[in-house]
Amino acid sequence: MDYNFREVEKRWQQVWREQNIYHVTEDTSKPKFYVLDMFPYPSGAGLHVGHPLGYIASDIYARYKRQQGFNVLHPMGYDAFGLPAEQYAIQTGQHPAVTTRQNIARYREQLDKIGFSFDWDREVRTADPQYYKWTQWVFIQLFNHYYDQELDKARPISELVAKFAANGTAGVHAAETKPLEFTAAEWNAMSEKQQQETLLNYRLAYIADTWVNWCPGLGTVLANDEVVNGVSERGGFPVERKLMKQWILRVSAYAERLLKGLETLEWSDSIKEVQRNWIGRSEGAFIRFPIVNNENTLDIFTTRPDTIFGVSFMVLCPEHSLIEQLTTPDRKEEVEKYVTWARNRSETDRQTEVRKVSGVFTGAYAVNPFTHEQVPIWVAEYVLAGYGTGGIMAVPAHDSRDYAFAKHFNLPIREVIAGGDIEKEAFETKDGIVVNSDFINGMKVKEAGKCIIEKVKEMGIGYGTVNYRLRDAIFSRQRYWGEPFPVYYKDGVPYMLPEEELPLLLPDIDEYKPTETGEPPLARAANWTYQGYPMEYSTMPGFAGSSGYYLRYMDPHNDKEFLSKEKNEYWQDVDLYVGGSEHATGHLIYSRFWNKFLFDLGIVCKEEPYKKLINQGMIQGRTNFVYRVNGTNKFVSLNLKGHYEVTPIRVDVNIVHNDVLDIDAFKAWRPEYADAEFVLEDGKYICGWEIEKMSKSKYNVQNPDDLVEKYGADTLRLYEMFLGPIELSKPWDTNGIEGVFRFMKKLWRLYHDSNNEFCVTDDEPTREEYKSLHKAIKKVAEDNERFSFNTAVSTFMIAVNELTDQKCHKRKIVEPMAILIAAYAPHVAEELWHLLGNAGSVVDATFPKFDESYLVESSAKYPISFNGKVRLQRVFPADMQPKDIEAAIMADPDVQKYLDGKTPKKVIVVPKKIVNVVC
RNA sequence: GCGGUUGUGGCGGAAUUGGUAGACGCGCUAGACUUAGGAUCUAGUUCCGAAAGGAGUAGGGGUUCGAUUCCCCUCAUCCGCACCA
Repeated sequence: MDYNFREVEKRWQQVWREQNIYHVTEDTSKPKFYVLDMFPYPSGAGLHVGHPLGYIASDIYARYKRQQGFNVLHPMGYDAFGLPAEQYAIQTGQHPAVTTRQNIARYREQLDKIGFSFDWDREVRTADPQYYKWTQWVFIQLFNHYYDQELDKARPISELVAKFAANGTAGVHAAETKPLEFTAAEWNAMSEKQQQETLLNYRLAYIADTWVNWCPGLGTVLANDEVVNGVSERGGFPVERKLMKQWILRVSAYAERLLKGLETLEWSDSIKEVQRNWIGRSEGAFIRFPIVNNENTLDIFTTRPDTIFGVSFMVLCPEHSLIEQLTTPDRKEEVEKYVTWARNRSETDRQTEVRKVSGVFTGAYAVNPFTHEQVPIWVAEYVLAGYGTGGIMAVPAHDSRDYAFAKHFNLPIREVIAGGDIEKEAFETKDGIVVNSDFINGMKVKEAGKCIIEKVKEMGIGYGTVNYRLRDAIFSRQRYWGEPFPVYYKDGVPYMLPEEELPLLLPDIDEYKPTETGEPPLARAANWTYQGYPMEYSTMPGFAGSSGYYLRYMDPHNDKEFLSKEKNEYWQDVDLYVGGSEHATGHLIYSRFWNKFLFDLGIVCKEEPYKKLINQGMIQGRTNFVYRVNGTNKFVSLNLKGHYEVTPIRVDVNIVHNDVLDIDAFKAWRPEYADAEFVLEDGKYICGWEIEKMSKSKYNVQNPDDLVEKYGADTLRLYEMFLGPIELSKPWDTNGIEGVFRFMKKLWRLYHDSNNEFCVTDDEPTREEYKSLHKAIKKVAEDNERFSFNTAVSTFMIAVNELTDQKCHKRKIVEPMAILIAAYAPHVAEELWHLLGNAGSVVDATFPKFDESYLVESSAKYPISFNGKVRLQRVFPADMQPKDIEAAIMADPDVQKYLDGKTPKKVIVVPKKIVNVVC
């Protein structure tokens, strides 16, 4: 074997490690560039070929930027807290820290084999106390701040306390859980406990009773983005709704800034759109409806104030606090039954029966402030507690949900926008003319809406407002393996531990389950108190540790502060962030929120954390199938299966080559196939195939370790890039890797003779050889800039093919080629660099300069088309002017023949491309 | 239902601002060297056709001298959201 990748890769990986070659420090003489991967959760299964895809891409880009003279920060770490390790702990009693450490060691081993340029001195692990100290610290800051809507930023809660003491709530515009009003005198008269409880209404981290997604299977609550199709994202357990006291982050205070900030980011449109939808901004009106024989008002949010004359009933969500006092005695039993039923329904049931109409009449009536008409108040599941006020005005004529409800319960449907057929369906269009609506008749929808908002303001019963779908994030998890809250309770209200007490270490406990009384696992810890006061039993969710990790990489060993000012000012923000799009509504929102908050505090200098985002696609598996004839142990080849009744069976991809089954391996694979019989075609057994998710149970998993062992890390890196555009999902096809491997061998042979001796001459390269080189430099630079790594790999192949044809082994070509390929295949590039007698590492080499003069052609070939159809080709000097080309072509006898004496209408000359003669 | 992505040979894909569609790789065919080949090398490989030639980038229409590329409609695909008032 001439290209001994095992030896080459092992040698250089060792040198890199020993010389700590990828370590970076702040260097003000160079511009900085920050390339970040989403750090992995180290699962027990290890990596499959899909995981490194993004890491390889970011590594290539990081190396490329370094070659361009940037000081590149390229760190890696682990998102180490999480459910799987804890579930494992519950089953085995093994401390999650132990399993996590083992998994991390395995990940590290696998990552090291691929030759990444990570600066491991900066590694962070979210489960390390030195790291989570700062997660706890940020939480304390969130607790100690509120959101000032006039300054549009977070401010210390002490400022709010001063305002309350001076003027009460007058003049305060703060993000709040529910609207409160009190005077300075009332505030000052409050007890400490009352004041603390009041402040929770404003703090950016607060504790409150809230309806949560409770997952009994995991014994914890989950955030909205952790619930997928009504079941938990991790483990797939059913989720119910439950009213619980929880820590919550006031993410909603930042809704507008999170939305606006998207415009400044170089992210894909699709992921920005997902975030826009998740934030869900809608403009409308808040309106108070009086209630008959009741002091309270029924408050609603609507995006269609223009339809207020069409209101024929009101609806409350089953969780609404007014239900109890509104319900008339005769309706009480029925309402209670409905409310209990609706509140206890699981998320899955709710979602699968979305279109099923249900509801109950409370017996109470509200008054339409414009028509003075009394309209019935209903309770129905289709109104959600978490959005707006939890109550709506129903306009069945112009809202399909209200329409379905009205039809079902036979409630009146009144048309107020002309143009639809309300006998058939709701007319929801937002442009139309208002009818049956008193003073807004004849107006357009938009205009009428504005008019109603003005009017309700005048009447003192409402105002125009903006509502967001984005909810505050529930921040408690009733689990063990997470950051403990630095919180203790005095008189039932929460207080923060002094910052000097951080990190608050996760205590050891005997079992990782909830207590018998249903308390979270931390309740098992001995002396879980602070100065005799009980401490919080919940821990923080997964996104706590991952929300600010990119900042900690800038200054990972600082134990005095979260992040020093100078380090942050040097590294600023992430220039390129690479990771999966599945984090669009979780991590990527929370992280932006976290960063904006720290920006408000002056701790970070950039408002947005991730300037450019690349979402790598998934690598799917390619599953192979064999076809067993039903009721027999006989297997029939793909193209003959039509003649039999067969059952497709998945077969291990490792015993199939180019869809041809290795029959002996198959017989040995499972005892039941030992005496299998086969119906072959052309003497071979051809397997069928399908593209599926890569998973163990489908026998289609490709392990990167095996591939590195068989082909080497450089080949794996090149092939993963070669598969296709980084952002697209694409199937893994192991056969294709042979092509890249062939290329590597060819590259090696280009500079080694038949005795495997390095042979490179100092001869001056020919013009043609320079041309091959500079073509490659130009193309690879362009491809790198636009993250088109697959085409860059093709470019290498073309260049090596051309140079092989020219039998070129000249130093002046080999050396730049080695630098060019160093970002993609660092080991072989390093080897070449040293064989050429260079000192240091190819890592510090400068990306070769491209010289245009080698690409200038002396002549250009022009296809000549007549009415768009190419008929002739002519060659002209490359610098010939279009006008002269036109004249030369018109004088050409063959062209004259085509024109047959006629004068062309138009002649279009596209320099160096084409000449189009329009007849 | 709403929003977004993608659609090119047997397969993965290329064509960067509209300019000779199918680069590069896999697979396949033939040949060379070989005891052998899942090694290496050479040639061929979009489809129809013996050829000349014709058709062709999911389908239909449009703009243009010229469209894979721009615009409109339809279909398929994958993803996200989903009673958000």
